[in-house]
Amino acid sequence: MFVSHLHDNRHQITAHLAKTMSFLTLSTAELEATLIKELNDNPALELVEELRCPNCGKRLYRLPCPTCAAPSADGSPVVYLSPREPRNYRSTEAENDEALDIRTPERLDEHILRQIGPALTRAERPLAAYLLARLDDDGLLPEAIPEVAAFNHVHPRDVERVLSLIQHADPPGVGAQTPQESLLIQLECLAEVTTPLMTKLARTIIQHHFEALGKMDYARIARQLRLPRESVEAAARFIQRNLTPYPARVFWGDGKHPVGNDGAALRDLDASISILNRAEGGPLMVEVFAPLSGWLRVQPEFKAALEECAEAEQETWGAAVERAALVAKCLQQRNHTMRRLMQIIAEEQRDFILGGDGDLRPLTRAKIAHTLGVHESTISRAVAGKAVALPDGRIVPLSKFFDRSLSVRDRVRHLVNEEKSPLTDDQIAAALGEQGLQVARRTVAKYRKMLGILPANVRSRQEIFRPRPVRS
DNA sequence: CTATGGCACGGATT
DNA sequence: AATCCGTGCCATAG
Repeated sequence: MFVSHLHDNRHQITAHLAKTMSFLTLSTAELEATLIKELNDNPALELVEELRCPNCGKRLYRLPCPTCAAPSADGSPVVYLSPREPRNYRSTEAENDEALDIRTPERLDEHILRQIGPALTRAERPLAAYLLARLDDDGLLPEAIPEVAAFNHVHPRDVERVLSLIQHADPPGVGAQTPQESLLIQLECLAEVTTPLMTKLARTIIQHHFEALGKMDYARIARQLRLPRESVEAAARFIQRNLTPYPARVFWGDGKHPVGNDGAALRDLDASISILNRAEGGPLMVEVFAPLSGWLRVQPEFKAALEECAEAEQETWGAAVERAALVAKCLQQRNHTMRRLMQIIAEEQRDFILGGDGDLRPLTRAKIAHTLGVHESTISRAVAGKAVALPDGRIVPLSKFFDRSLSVRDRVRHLVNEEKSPLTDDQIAAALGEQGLQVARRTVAKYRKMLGILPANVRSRQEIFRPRPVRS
C-alpha cells in the first residue's frame, strides 16, 4: 500500500505537501526494496559509496566501526548503524556459528504449506489455505469436517484428503480435531522409529481410556485392561515424555505468533544486540541495520544542470530533485529514530536481553516517546513489524520489549513447575501477590491457558499434558 | 461449594 | 478511533 501511495503522488509531491515519508513503518528489508526502486526511478538521487573501517575493513554506514571501537565510558549501551547483512543473519566468525544457531521465525501455516504445497492440486489450494487459517494456537482444527465441506462447497472426501496431508506434515499431530486425535497421530509418527511394544499399549490407552489417562487414574485403566499397574504407568510416562496435545507449541513456544502484529514476516532482522567484546558484564552493543551501505544525496551535477535547462523541463526535474532531497532526509531521520529507540530499549531492558522472559520490565511506547520527545505514533511505527537478534541467538519482535504480562506469565510457569501439589488459580494469584504482583484470579487463568497448562483439578503431581519444554 | 471458562465491559495503549 | 488487556460476573462441571 505504501508503494501505491508513492506512485499516486509521484508527480504532484512537493516539499511543502509532504515533509516526511513513512519510512519508519517499514522493516529494513522492505525499506531496502523501496529505496532501490527510488534510486532506479529518480535520476537526481545518488547513492554515495559506502565507508569502510580503516582498521578491519568492514563495511560501515558511519564511523566508528562497531567491532573496533572502544566502549562508552559510562557503560551505557553503544548503538551503531551498520549495513544490513545480506539475507539471513549469519556471523562471519566461525567460532560464533554455534552460538548463533538462529531458526528463521516462520508462521505455522507457512511452515506447513511449504511441505504440503507440492502435493496439492490447484483446486485444493484454497481449501488448504482455509484449513490452515482455521488452526488454533495449539495447532488443532476445532471445526468439523462436514461443516468445512459445506462452507467451501466441496465434498467431505476432499476435505479429508487435504486434512490428512496437513496431519502428516511436520509438527507431528498438527491439524487434528481433538487433543486425543493429535496424540494418536503423533504416536503413529513415533511408531515408525520406536519399538512397537510401548506404542501399542499407549495407543489403546489413548483411544479407549483417554479420560482416565487425564485424571491419572492408572489403577482403573490397569483393571479394565487386566494389566499390571506398572505397565500402564510406564505407558503413561511414555506418553508424557514423547507426545503433546499442543502440537504447535513445540516450536511456537509461548503461544504468541512469531510475527508482528501487522502480519509481516520477520524473516529479516532490523537490529542485533550483542555484548561488546563478549566480555561478561560488558556494555551492550546494538547494531541497527541500515537498508543500504552508503548514504543518499541529491546528485550535485544534476542540481547544477537544473538551472541551465529549459523552462519546460525545469518543472519535472525540479520535482525530481525535491523528491530526492526528501527521500534522503527521511532516511536519515528514520535511522536517527531507530538508533535512539534501540538505545533506550537496550538500556531499559538490559536484564531481559541478557536474561530471560522473567526479567522483562514494564515499558510502554508512550514512555519512550516522552523521553525522546517525539509523538507516540512515531514509536509505534518504529516498533511495528521489526525484529532484533539477542546475544544468545533469540530473535524477538521489537514489540516483545513492550509486553506487559510476559514476566508475570513466566512467573506463573515457574510456580507451576515448582509446585508440590497442584496450585489452584486462586493460590497462584495469592503467591504472585506475595511477590508484589497483584493479579486477579481470572487473569492467572488466562495466562495458564496461554502457557498450555491445564487446570489444577486435572493436573496432578506429574502433569501429563504440559507441553514439552520448548527450545530455550 | 469450589474451581474454571465464557462473555463482555472499561480503561489503557497504540 | 481502533485495539488490546485485565477483570468482574455468572453459568457450569466436578
